[in-house]
Amino acid sequence: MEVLANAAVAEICKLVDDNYAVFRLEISQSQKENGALRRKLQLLELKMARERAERTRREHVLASPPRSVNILDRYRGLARGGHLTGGHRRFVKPAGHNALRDDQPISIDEGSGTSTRHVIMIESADAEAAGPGVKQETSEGEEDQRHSRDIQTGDPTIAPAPPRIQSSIMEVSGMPNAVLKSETDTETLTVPHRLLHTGSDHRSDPVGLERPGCPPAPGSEYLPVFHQSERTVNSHGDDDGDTLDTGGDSSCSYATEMDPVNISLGLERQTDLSRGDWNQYSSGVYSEGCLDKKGEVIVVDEVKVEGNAPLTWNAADTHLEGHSQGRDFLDYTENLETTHSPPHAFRDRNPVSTSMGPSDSHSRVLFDQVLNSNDRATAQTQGGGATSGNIKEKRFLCMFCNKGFSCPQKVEIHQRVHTGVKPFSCTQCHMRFAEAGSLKRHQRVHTGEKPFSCTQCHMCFSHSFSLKRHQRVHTGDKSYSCPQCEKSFTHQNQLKMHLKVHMGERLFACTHCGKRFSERSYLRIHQQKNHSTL
DNA sequence: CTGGGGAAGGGGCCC
DNA sequence: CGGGCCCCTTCCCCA
Repeated sequence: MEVLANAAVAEICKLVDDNYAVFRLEISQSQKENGALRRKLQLLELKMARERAERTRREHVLASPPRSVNILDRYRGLARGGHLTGGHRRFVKPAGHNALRDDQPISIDEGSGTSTRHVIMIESADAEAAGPGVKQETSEGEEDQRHSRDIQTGDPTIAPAPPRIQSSIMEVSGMPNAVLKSETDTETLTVPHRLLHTGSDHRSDPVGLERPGCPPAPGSEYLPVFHQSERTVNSHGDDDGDTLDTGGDSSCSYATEMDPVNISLGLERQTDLSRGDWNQYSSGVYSEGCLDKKGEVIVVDEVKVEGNAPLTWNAADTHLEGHSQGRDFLDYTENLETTHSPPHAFRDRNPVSTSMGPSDSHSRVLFDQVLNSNDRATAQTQGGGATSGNIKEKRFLCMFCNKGFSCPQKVEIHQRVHTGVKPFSCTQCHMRFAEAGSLKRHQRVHTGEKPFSCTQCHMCFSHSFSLKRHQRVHTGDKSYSCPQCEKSFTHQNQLKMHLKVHMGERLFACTHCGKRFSERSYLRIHQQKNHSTL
């Protein structure tokens, strides 16, 4: 028995080594590509910012403030190749995809509720004609994290929750902006969302070990999500025939995919990932499956090697609470010299979104300034200088349904609809909620608090809308009329139920006698009365 | 007993 | 964070 066990362990270790070696090479290759493009982007951003400032100055001189093309759009347009005009960037909305919503309860660390906001930011105007562009993203906490993490010590106590954002090449490889060489303005910066898929593949079983605590379901849910993303991208890219798909071109950049890699390693940074920029793909999907599963995964030991030092697996229950697992590992891989071409992973470099906003703090500031100026310009354009208020652009897109929101926080919350992330849990029951307000409202169930009282009767309600709805009883408001008869109802659902009468819908069949009912409650009552003794 | 209607409870989601 | 709406479910009443 012992011999068999040892043999099994040895085999597992071998699998781990083999798979990891391949995986490492793939990562390395992609990271190198990423690094090169990121440097180009940084340079590009700075250049664009300068140009923007220059243009702004010129415009002020000419006393002709832009109206139709705002600064940001010019900035973006330039970033795509210097074109200032063009069609709207159009996100072709994919078919409604809600694969992640399967109503299965999702347990997730509440910390995920504070996950960073990563959303696809819609292009508010032109620049589409400039060819494949960059969908900007925001990554809150990016700078903090980037600058605060101690990548040398690997102190696991550092930065327990900061989001994992794109790694800074400068930090790791010691390559400052000065090394930036590219002057290519039209460089297309893309994110291979497929990486996420790849990551999930690896994560699901990076070393040939299924983690019992991390059931495949969450992982399997990734696929449709990213396929959807691919569709989105492809559709988008087809707008002008200038697809963003770089195909086999290695000139792809991806700023945040290192976290997928991180995940793919089955690392326990899942929790952090859920708070990190991995969140841009899904605030919690990627993390939820593993959040509670610490210790059930094989994690790679700390990797902060600047050279070709061998990586070692630590199959023991290594808890790398610090920063080392994700970025540092990849930072390390960036430094790996390899010509290995990933045979399968990262092959789909569909650019969906990037964190190719400013990738360093300086550029970030510039970027934010541009965004702010954009908002102001928009407000001025639309409101004649009035406060922006409800005319905010909905630039921030849900990556699942492309719905637009005015700020990344809202997208993050909205995306919980798709991810099923429910960071807010009731302390008195099992209920979990995606929104703090829902939890607060729910807790009235436990406290019995009913702050909404009817002024015309003694009834009180815990639900504000319940009161409003109830008051229709007093007002006699029956806004919901049946189109097929004279009946009207105070509640929409009443009408809906009533319509079933007309439609003859009897969807609920008794399993005992076969009798059918239009309502489940009718069926239940019927069964209680007639078949309760069965 | 059956079936329809009235109304409340409560979660999801968006503004 | 609160307000508001939608939806489903459940309970009750009554013809």
